[in-house]
Amino acid sequence: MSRASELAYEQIRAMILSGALPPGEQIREEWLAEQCGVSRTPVREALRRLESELFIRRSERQRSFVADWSLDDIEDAFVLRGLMEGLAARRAAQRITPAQLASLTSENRAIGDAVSTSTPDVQAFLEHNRNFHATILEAANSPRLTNLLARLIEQPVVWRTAQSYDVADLQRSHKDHSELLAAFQRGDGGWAESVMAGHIRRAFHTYADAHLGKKPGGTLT
Amino acid sequence: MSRASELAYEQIRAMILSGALPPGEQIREEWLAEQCGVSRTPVREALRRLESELFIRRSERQRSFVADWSLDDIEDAFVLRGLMEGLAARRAAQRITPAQLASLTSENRAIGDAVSTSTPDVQAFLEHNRNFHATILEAANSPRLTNLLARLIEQPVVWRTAQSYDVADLQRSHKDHSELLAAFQRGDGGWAESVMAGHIRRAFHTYADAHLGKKPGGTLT
DNA sequence: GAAAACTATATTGTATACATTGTGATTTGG
DNA sequence: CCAAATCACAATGTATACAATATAGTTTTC
Repeated sequence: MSRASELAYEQIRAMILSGALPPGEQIREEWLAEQCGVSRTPVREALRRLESELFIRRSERQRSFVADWSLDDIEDAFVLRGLMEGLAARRAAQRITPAQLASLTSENRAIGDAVSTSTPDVQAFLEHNRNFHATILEAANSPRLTNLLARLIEQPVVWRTAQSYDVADLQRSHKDHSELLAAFQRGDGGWAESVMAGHIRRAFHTYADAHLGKKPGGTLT
Repeated sequence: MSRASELAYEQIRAMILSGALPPGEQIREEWLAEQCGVSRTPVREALRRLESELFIRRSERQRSFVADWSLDDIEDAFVLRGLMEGLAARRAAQRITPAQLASLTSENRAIGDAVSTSTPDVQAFLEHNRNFHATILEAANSPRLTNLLARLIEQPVVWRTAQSYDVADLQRSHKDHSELLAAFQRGDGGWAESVMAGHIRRAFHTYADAHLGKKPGGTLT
């Protein structure tokens, strides 16, 4: 993408993620164009992309709305993500290069540093967590898998999940990553897949608990 | 989508599927616009969509090319499709309605009719096969799954697979469908998932054999 | 003669004007 | 007063002109 359409994409996406554009809100191309300081052409391009990524939904009559997700929708997304990241982990265990393994180790150390205090650095956690998963995807070496996962891992709900993590969640996440590393070091695809599937499934329950207002400690032990 | 952009999408896609635009070929927006009888604006929209569906690839310098798939790429696509259709079958077994079950039964009977002669009706097979799988996806009731699968099941390679089926392949496919129906009738998600996974995996080997010029009978027994 | 820079051309990116279509309000007929 | 039709308005869809950028061919310089 080039300058204006990429800018429009980033800005609209940020508005949705930040909640400035609430779920269900109708959005007009011209208004977005003014907000982004570009014409409708690149805005339309950005909207189509966001629509394909399920950030935006269009009515039968071609009106655009910010997507609104039910808890069932959210569980669907997590189930699919678990399947695909599990597959990615299995493939990665069989193909990972020493350099990629070193990179994973380094990112996981940074994650450990970010969560080992009583006041964890959530921003740093998010950053290194993203790198960690991206490296696994790279090691899996499947362009199609990357393409499909990109439509799941950056969606609003998934993004907000990390915001509801508490210290115990973050540390548990770090432990999962360490176990994944062990599986990679041994080239054990089945192990890696199981750990990853559980990792994602736990993330769903963390999100669901946070959103139902109850947060039983037992779920995370 | 509206008139012109939908038209452009269909036509360009047809050109790729038919081979009129061979893999690796560079395509220019203006040329496509002339071919489709519309302006560049809807053509660009269609190109972005085809790019997201991996029919088209863009170079770092923004040139568009018809996608060229290696055998490894193709196997990736089949593996992912197997995973996702397997998940769809599992969910469908647990949620299918009597009306959907009746529809599946009817479609499968039509498939049986199409392949039970020595000169099978491949067009009818394709039509009812598509309906069969679409109904399963509908029964699975996961918009996200539908969304992601749509990016896999209509791609050039997958489409061409059916073209390489012989009578035995078609009849084997019919038997798989019958077994799926049995699993659905019993609400056995695990069974449905296994059958579907094998069904898709076999399709890959059929395609791979046809494209390597060798076609060992043992693969299909 | 080779390499680098520059110019001409081809292609894509963006803005804007216009066409089409959906939406809602108002009016008119019953 | 209700319903249906019609008109005005608002939003999206398309075409075209123009801008920015890449590509290739030529020239220039060492």
